[in-house]
Amino acid sequence: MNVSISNHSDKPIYQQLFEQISAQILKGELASGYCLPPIRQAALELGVSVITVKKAWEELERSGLIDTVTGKGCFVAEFSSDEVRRIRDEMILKQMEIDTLYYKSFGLTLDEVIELLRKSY
Amino acid sequence: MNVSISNHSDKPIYQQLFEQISAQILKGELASGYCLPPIRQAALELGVSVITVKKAWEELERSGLIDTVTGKGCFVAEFSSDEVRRIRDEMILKQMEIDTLYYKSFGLTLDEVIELLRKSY
Amino acid sequence: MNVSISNHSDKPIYQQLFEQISAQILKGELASGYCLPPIRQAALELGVSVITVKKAWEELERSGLIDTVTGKGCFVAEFSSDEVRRIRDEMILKQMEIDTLYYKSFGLTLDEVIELLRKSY
Amino acid sequence: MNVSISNHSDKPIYQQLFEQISAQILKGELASGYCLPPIRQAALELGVSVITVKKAWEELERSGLIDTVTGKGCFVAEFSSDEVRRIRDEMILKQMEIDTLYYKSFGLTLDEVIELLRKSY
DNA sequence: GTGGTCTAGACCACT
DNA sequence: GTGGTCTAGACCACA
Repeated sequence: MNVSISNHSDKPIYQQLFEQISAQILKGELASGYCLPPIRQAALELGVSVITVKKAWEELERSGLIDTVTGKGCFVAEFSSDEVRRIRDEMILKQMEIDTLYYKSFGLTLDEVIELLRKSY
Repeated sequence: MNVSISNHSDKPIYQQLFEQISAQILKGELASGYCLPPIRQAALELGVSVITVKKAWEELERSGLIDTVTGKGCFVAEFSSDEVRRIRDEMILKQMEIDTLYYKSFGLTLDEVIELLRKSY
Repeated sequence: MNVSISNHSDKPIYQQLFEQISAQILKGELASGYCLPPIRQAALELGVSVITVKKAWEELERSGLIDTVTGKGCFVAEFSSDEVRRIRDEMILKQMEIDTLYYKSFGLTLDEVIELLRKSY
Repeated sequence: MNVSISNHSDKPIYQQLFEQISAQILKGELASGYCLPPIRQAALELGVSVITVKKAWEELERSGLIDTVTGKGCFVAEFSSDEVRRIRDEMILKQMEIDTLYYKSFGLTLDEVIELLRKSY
């Protein structure tokens, strides 16, 4: 598990944690069964509050990406590669809907968006 | 000027106002020299506080989109179509950087992002 | 009489008028006895409100730079070259006191201020 | 942090706060990482409204002098001594441009201004 | 009438 | 407890 947080981002820290870890799980970097570090240890290592880590872990659980076993720890859930792709695409498309709404509000055409994307990707 | 705000959006009201009006200016729907409604009137019509409107107008001024003249009103600034494009692209690229970071975190390539965009735009 | 006003300045318009005209009088560009244009005409030419011009003319009168003769007009006052110099230096020093306070608040020495002045003058 | 505000100044309170604190930061009196008092506490101590303090803090953030972290506090930003000088000179030159315009309007030469400065600094 | 500033108090998200 | 946002109402300078 390897995450980096930024105080300058407009995103809250717990969401940064959630996004980075869920991405790692969906990319296969964190395999099924992998045990996340205890929240207290993670909080210490990241220099954030225990509550903040807790909130991120809860979101992961709610998304079905990890299973929390009281007294034992939090483990990356088991899913097929089909499931992985489905969850991943769902998360990406959800965000992309918001993004395209923003681009469209400026009157941008698809081609203009793609042109700008090529520059900044 | 035609804006709609939502109290349930995750975005603050003043930012919704800012985004919608700046988009209208940059699309040319609000021409140079156009006088925005007085902040008190706008507040009344939108059902929000004067200070909320003020904050949105301030952001517009800071972005160089309007000129605020005490005792007279707030007017859409004068700029060439080149400037319009520059300002517009600047605002969009700023957001796009954040968006692409998100896509990259899932390991998506530029081509994959473009393919998804084509489907959902 | 030749003045230019800016809506973007932080200074109110009436003060811009006052400063520019008083400077012209003290530089001798507007000679003693010169008749300022009627406020309505000045307002029209400058594209500002009559009230605004009135306020500027009042400030000039208060500073002893013009004499207002009801029904006739406003005339640049008579004064010796000694008086001119005294009034001018008074106005300049008054402003300079404020300026130096600002520079000093940043811990600048006299030499540093002079160095920056040389660059920007 | 040690500031004094005046209700009778021509400058708005939030700007007085901004100027004094930014000067202290740029003089090194407030070191990098220093945590400014919470806006509510500062408001109480200074006898002004929370929103007034907020506005001053916002300007500091916009100038890159502090980092605001939701839920944690506002901290003096990290910068090298070179950066300090650059930001400081930038702020001062901005004001100096206005000052010199005033001096020039009276026909003063650079040497005359410097001479007056030497006397009154 | 217009914008500029300010107050006092409130609710929410984040840590 | 911290900052982020918002309200409702007020006074002032400016045009």
